[in-house]
Amino acid sequence: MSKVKKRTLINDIANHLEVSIATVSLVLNGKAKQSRISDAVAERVLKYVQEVGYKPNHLAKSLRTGKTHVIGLVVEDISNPFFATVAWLIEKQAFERGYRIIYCSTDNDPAKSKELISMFRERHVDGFIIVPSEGIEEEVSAILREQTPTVLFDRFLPDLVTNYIVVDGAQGTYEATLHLLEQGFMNIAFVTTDSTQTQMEARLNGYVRALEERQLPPLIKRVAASKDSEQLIADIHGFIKDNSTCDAVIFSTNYLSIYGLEAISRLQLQIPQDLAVISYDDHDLFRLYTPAITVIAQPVESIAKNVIDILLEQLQQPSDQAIANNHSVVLPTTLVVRKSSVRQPAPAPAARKKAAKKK
Amino acid sequence: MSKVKKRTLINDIANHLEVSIATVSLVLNGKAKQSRISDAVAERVLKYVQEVGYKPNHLAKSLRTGKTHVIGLVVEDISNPFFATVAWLIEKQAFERGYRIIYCSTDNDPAKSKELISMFRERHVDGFIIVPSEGIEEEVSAILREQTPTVLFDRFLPDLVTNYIVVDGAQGTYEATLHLLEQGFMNIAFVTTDSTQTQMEARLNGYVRALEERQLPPLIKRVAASKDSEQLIADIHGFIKDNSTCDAVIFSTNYLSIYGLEAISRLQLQIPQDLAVISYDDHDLFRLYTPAITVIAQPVESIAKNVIDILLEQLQQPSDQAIANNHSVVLPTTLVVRKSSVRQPAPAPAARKKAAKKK
DNA sequence: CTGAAAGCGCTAACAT
DNA sequence: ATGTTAGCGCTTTCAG
Repeated sequence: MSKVKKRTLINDIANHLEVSIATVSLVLNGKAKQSRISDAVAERVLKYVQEVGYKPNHLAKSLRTGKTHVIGLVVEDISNPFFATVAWLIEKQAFERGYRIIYCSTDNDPAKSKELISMFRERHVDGFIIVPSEGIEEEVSAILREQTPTVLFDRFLPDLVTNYIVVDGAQGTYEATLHLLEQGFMNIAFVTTDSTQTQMEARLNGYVRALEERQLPPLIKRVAASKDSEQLIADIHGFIKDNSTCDAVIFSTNYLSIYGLEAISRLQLQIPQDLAVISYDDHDLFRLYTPAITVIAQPVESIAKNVIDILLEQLQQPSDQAIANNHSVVLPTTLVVRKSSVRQPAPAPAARKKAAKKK
Repeated sequence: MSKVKKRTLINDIANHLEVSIATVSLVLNGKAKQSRISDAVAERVLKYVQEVGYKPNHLAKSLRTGKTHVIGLVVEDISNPFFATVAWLIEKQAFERGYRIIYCSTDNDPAKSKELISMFRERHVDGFIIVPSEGIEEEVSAILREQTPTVLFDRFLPDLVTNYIVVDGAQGTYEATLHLLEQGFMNIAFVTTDSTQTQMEARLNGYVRALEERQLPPLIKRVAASKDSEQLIADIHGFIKDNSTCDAVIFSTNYLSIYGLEAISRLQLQIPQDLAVISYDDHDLFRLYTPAITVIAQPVESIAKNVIDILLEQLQQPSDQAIANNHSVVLPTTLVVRKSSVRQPAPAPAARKKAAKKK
């Protein structure tokens, strides 16, 4: 009795096969050819390894090689479908190329971000993929200084020279605003958060630019980036109620839109008759909603592919050869026009409903 | 130049302080007292360690001690708010007690579950928390045989003696059904998936039992556990349309309810006037929806607490002392009554709206 | 009270 | 062509 759980070791393999442990290691690491190990031996090793289901001990291997084949993924909120999707795509591709992903959410909290980066460092991740919150320049500099390959996405840190993949949010909101204007909506509001991060500012700027070109005044609501959904709904509710001339609204991110839809519903406003709606970032719900919501869609597949390609490229690079060239990629958005932003064909044929609109 | 990234090692500490490396190690592991190391030395060590920000190499430590302080969490779908919440709570508590969580989603796919379990095993996790999909009895047996502490939750594997935390879903749906009957809804349908897992069967059984007691016939729709949301919506849409006498419906899980709400909305049915709705499992959306949706809420905090407490208890146990006693915990649900399941007070005072009801 | 030394399981340079 | 061996960084007896 006692512990019966003895794992098979490389030693056991070597002993059983009466070859040296180095031979086994070499074969297992695909270096049989270059070490001129006979095919016969190589085959015997492989066969026996297969037979007993031997798996090398990752810990020992990593300790020896200094490589863990693990990538740390630090996102804002893994339960947000945008991040969940990108993370899933990244994980899938990384897996195929022999890398594992461990992820964590920062909730956009700098302290938590720092803690997570430091935790991943302690765990010796080979590389980082980070959706940076504000104020973590120092930590990111530190990992860069250590030559750990790192890619940022969704936003970047303007003060730092790094790889990053972002989306041209300004262009996205610009197009969306033009689309609304073309549909005849003249009082377009923009609801965003109080964050000053690059991606949020860009989205706001695109909207402002479109209006400025037409010499129309912007109408901007910044809500606090709170976790309290009722509070957010109330905020948006108040804003819409106070601006009864407003006939269209663009939300700068998916969860704001969801709360916005709830606020609009509580105000008993009809979309798009009373208020047109466009959301930045797509979501299952926006497709399913009645009416379907027009969105500025981000190219999630492309984001994921770029992120992982760039990271793996640098991971494969011999570590002594400094990583001089940083990639910065800006991807385009796509305006997906659905019912929520399209003018209705005049008084609806089946005239019905409609109650308390603005007073 | 060249690699300047040298990390501080325990060696460096010992050298600098002119003490032995063992002393440093002992102090760092809180064994100063029991090894009768002078407080003076202990303090010097701690101070210097702090100063240079020394962090022991986890890999080396784990290789030596055989403990990684990592727990593998295998859930069905981390982007489902139920699992996301429980995972988050578990992570938080584990963190405080020095354990890290790595998680992965199985999508309820046995092959993927097996792969993940095996991956976690290779990574030498100290313990497992698993939401088991069907058909993974063998893999779970294997980790149990290796004496790796394991806790299942949400459902269990009837053929296996393990720790598990589940919820009394049968009681939950039973109460929900009675509530609907009391409200005067007489034709209550139950929409569930085609899964035969313990938790889904229990939820169905509670509903059936309640109706049987009143000698009412059950009306059950099983939809395929597909990923295609349009397909699911269409399925539910068809079911409701074909059963026009049905005046209430219980959905067996949160995402079914979401698709169900979409189907109901497309059918232009009013909740609860035309159709009352109850969802198993709460969700932000159900609170926010108009009307708010009645739910059978699961005690997420309690689930998380039980899971982690039991796991940590076994993790702390000296490994040679076999883990004889398995815990099985069954927690109660709570019926949270909201507008969607409450009879309206006769013709609504503010009479308005309402269009095409069933034809 | 402290230090020397033996590994944990594996890789890879160096012998043979 | 294959075997020997020195570590990777840490913990932990066991002798001083």
